[in-house]
Amino acid sequence: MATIYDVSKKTGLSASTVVRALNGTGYCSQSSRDAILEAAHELGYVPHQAAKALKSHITQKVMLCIPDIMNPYYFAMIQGATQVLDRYGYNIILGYTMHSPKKELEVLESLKGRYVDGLIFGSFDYSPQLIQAIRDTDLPTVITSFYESAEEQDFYDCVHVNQPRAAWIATEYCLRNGHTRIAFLGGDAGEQNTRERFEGYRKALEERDIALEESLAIHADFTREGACHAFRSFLEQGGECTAVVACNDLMGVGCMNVCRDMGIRVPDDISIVSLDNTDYCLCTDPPMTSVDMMQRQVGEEAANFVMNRILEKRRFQKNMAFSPVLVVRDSVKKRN
Amino acid sequence: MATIYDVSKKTGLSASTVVRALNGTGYCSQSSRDAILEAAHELGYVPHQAAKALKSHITQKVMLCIPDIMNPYYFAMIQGATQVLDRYGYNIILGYTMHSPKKELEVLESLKGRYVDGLIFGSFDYSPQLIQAIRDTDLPTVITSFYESAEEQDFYDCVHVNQPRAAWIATEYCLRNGHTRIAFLGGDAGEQNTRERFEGYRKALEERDIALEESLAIHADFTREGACHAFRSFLEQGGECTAVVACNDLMGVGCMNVCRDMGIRVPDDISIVSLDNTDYCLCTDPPMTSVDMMQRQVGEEAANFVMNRILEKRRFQKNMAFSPVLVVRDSVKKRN
DNA sequence: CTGTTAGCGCGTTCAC
DNA sequence: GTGAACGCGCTAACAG
Repeated sequence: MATIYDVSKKTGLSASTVVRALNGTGYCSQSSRDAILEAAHELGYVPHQAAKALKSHITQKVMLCIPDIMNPYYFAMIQGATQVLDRYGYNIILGYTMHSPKKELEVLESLKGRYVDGLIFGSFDYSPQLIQAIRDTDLPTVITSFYESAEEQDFYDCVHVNQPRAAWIATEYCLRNGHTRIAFLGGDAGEQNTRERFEGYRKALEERDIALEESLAIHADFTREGACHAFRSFLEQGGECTAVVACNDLMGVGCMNVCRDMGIRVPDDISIVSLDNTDYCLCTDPPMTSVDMMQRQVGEEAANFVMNRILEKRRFQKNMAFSPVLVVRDSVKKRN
Repeated sequence: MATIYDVSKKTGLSASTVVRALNGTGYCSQSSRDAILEAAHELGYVPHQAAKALKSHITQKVMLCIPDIMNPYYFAMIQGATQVLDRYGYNIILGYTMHSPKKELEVLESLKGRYVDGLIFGSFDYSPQLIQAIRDTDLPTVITSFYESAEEQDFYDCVHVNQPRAAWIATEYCLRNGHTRIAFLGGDAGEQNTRERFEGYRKALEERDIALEESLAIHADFTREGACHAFRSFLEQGGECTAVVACNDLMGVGCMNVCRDMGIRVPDDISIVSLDNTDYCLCTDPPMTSVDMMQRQVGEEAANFVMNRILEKRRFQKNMAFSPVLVVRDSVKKRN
C-alpha cells in the first residue's frame, strides 16, 4: 500500500507538501500539485483511514443502530440514510441490537472506541438509562423517535414520525367507515412504541365517544407469526370485531393469514389497516390499506441531521417530526 | 476519553504494562493486573480503534457489499452475516452498490484505505474486471456467487447457492405437475444471475424434450413493478402459458398482481413458482411456492469464511455451494 | 515481571 | 512555497 512517503519519494517533494496538495489545504504551486496528483494516481495512493482518523478524529463513518434487521420497516430507512451519507463520503456501520436493551447498551459502550463520528439510533423503547448511555457516547446523535428530556439537552436530535397520530389515522379511518368494534393489535404493552400507538387508537375512539374495550387490545410481538398466534387466539376465544388496526405490516399480514385460514373474508367480514406501508401491503390480496410511516424520509433526514452536527459542529437541538400518511387500498370495507 | 496513559498514571505502572494486562498478552503480576483492570474500569477506558488499527492492522470490521438494500433477498443474508461476525466482535460496514458496476468499482477502490479486514461481496454480475478489482483490494474476500477463474486463485472464496439448479427445480416442479408452456420471467439477459437461472430452466425443459420457446422468456429487472409491466405486456400481446417461473419473489408477486388485476386465477389458470422464498411468499394469496435460496446460510458461511481467512491467515481457496430447496405452497396446480 | 523506546501514516505547526 | 519535526494512542521489540 502506497503512503504519502512513497508519493514524496517519487516526486522529490516533502511529505507535508504532498499532504497539502492532496488535501487542497495550504500553499502548493501548480506544478508541484500536478506532479503530486499524477504520482499519487500512478501509485494508487489512498490515504490510510486509521492514520487519518487517529490524527484528525474523522472516521467518515456513522453507526446506524436498529433493533431488527428482518423487519421491513427499517429497509427504507437504511436505504434513505445510506444514500445521503454516501453523498458525504460517509459509510454506515450497522449496529444490530436484536430488540434487546442489554445489547443496545453494549453497542453504545463499544462506541467509546471512537470508531464512528456519529450515530443514528433506532429503538422500540427509550428508557432514561438508554438515553443516558447515548449521552455518554458523546457523539452527534439522532434518535428516530421523540424523547423529551427533563433537562435542556443539546447532544441529540430527534427525527421521527408522529406515532400516536399514525394509529389515530388508522383508527379514525375505520371509524369513518362505520366500524365501532375495532381491535388493536400491538406489541409488548410495556414498550414505548406500542404505548404511543395505543394512545392514538384510544384517542380516536374517545373522540367519537366509543368506549375502550380491554378485550379488544391484543398484544403480540411485531412478527407475523406472533400476530397469527395472538389473533387466532383472540378469535377462537370468541373475540369479535369488524376491523383491526395492526401496529405493523407484518402483523397485518398475520391477521390476513388467519382470516384466510379460518374462512373469514377481508374486507367483507373483517377490515384490516396496518401501520408501516411497506411493500408487503402490495403482496396481499386484497392489497392492504396502511399508514405510511415515512421511513425513507426519516432515514434521509436523520442522516442530514447527523452530518450537520458533525460538519457544522452544531450543538443545539433540532427535532423533526413527519406526519404519517394513510394509503388507502382495499382491505377496509365501508359499513352502513 | 481515557487512554492507556491515563490508566498508567492512575496506577503508577507503565503504559506497556497496562497494555499487557488489558490485552492479556505478555507477563503481568496478578496484583498489577487487578489494579490496572480496576483503574481502566473506573476511567471507562475503551481502546481507541484508529490507534489500534494503525498499529496492529486490525480494524475489526468487514464490509458487506450488496447491490440492492430494498431487495428482501439480502435481508436474511445480512442477518446471518451480522450474527456470526458479532460473535467475533466484528462490525459490518454496509457497501451499497446500487446495482451499478461503476459503483462497485468505486467501493472496491475505497477499500484500499484499509478500513476493513475483509470483504463479503454480492453482485449480479461478476465481470473479469470486477474480479480483478476485488483481487486488487488484497483483502480476504468471499463472493456470494461462483466465479471460476482461469488461474489458480487464492485470494477469495465462493459461498453460493447453485443458481441453475434453483431454476431447474422450479421448472421441473412445474413440468412434474403437467405444465409444458412455462414462461421464464428473469432480469437482464446479459447478467450472470439471469443467464445462470435461464440455463437451469432450459435444461429442465430439454430433459423432458420440450422445445424452448423464445417468446416465453420474459425479461424484466428484478423489481415488482418491472415484472408487472413485463408480464402484463406478455399477456396483452397474446402470450400464453400455464405456469411461470419467476426469478425472484418480487417478480413472482408482480405476476400475481397482474393476474389478480386481469381476473386470472392463480393457480387455476396460471401457476407461479418463484425463487428466493422470502417472507413475501407468505403474504400472497395463495401462498407462493418458491425455491429457498438459503440466504441466511450463505450469509453465515460467508462470514465464517472471511473470519477464517482473517484469523488463520488462510491463503488457499475454499468454496461452498448450497443446494436450493423447493418450498411447496399453493400457487402451482397439478394438470392432467 | 516491568519500563524504555520506536514506530504505524497522517496532519499541523513552525521555521526557512 | 516548502520541509523538518512532533504527536495522535497503541503495540511490540528490547533491555533491564
